[in-house]
Amino acid sequence: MRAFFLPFIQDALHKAGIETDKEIQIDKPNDKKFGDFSTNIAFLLAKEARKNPRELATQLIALFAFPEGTVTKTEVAGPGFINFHLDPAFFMRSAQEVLTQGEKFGCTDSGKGQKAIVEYVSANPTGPLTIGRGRGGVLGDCIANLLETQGYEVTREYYFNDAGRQMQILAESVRFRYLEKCGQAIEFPTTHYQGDYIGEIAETLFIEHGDELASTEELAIFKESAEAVIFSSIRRTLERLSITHDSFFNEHTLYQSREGEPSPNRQVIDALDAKGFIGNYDGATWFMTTKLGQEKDKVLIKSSGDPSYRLPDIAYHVTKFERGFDLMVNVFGADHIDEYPDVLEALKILGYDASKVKIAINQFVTTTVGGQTVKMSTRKGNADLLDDLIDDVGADATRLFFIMRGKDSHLNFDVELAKKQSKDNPVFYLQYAHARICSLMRLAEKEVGFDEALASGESLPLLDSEPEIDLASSLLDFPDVIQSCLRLLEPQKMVEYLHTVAERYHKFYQECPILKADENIRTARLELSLTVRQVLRNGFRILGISAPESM
RNA sequence: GUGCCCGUAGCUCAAUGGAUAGAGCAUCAGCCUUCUAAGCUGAGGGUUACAGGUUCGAGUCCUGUCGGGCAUACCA
Repeated sequence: MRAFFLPFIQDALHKAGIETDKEIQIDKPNDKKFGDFSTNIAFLLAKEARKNPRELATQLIALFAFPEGTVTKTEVAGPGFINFHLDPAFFMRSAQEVLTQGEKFGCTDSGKGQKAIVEYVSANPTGPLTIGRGRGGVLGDCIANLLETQGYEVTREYYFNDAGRQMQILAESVRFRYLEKCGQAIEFPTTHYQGDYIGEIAETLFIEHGDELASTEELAIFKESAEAVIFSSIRRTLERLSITHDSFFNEHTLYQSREGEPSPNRQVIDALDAKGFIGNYDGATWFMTTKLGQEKDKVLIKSSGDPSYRLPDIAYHVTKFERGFDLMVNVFGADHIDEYPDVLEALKILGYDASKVKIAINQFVTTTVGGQTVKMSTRKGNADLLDDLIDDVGADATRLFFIMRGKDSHLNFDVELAKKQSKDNPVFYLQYAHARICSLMRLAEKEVGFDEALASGESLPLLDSEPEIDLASSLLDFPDVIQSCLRLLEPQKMVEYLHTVAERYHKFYQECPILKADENIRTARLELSLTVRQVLRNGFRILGISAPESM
């Protein structure tokens, strides 16, 4: 609907001789007496037009040239708002679009021809996925879905490292547990991975090999089997949540030179050096961030000769630019918050357009069981597992709860609420609306021979009651909501929006008889129901939750 | 100490610098001989942590204070 107003507003500004590159805001007032839509351009442009806002607004409303049957009234209100009142029939005619466009409703081609990469999860294979990781995973998946609706060619990538120090510790952890199985008395180090899964991997090795590995100092087999088991467990968990990746990028490849070229890591060092941002002291190689006003330089290559994580991080992002992505979204948890400014600074120094990189940081998750808060912790054996949560509340609830709060807010995951089968539980509330429509359609086909495949939406303009207009009006917001989610990298807006749609449908259903109405109205109300179902489906698809036909 | 996030109804959370700060839960009062009551309607509930500032207008932006979280490694 916002797209409808823009050209008319621009046209009026043009006639008034006002040129501006300021963004034109079109709002939905929360009070109906202020119309269906409003704009504040008179405030924004008053200064350059050398008029007071009310005066400018009055001038502008005389210049709007809306077609017949769309805007019925335009008025100046308060200190200078311009309010638009729409013809109810216009909502209904517009709602036909939803049926015509079907699953394309809400899509645009604004990202067509552009390549986007969304990086998410990116957990190293040192243990099963924790609940905290799940939030970022769902967030990333939804952002990727959103980008796809705009025509971007999206790559979903998982960045991992199976070669570093943590993997070494993992291998040693498995070996210690294995030696225990072999009957040796081991004092298991507190620095190592405590989780039960270590013992299970060791058990498998013991069953397969007996104690023949006990004498070897070689860690490779412990590492490889641990990695294989853990990675497949991670992927299985993600699959349960419909989180997928197109590409798994191994950090280790950044250490390797190929075709006579230095390794990507080396190239980053050399390029930064050429720009004068590399220092060598204390036996290490430093990224001289002090030159950028930071308090300390950052180590890129440790005195041991190994790169610190920052160097491959930078090199990794360079590969994203080299691979030709126009938009790069990184999703990670708040514990990595210190990591990205250095990466962005380095990219800028190397001459890349860092504004193409967007960061979505999600805050942590706590779970509440019976009113008791349990804080999640990582790198300890007691971290709560994502798999257990999915077992407990199901995939749909897990996904929806992860994104129904703003990513910047700490998430309080109420496990008991997620299991509840009533309107208190937002998952059920949304899905019930969909199932209710499906049930209605089955009945309509049986009792009055309604064929939904033939529904064109042509009868919709017959509807004019308040619940019907409100419903149609909210359906038309869907494309705007997608844009808003993308601008903020925040799928939460979609959850709230769908809740409103479901709420208005339930109200309509309560107040307007459908199958009992006269034939014309009946058809129109069935068509409206189909329209709602389409929007719910399109929204569910972005959020990655299922659309049950009956409950 | 420093950096980032958060502080809004009893609880969980909304509100691209816009008009009287909104939902849901919980509480209270109503609606099923009628298409799914897994639903709907209504009521009460607020000094937006605190103090200043910026402007036509501040929950939102700036400064400071208080409280909570995360990070402050030659770990990732």
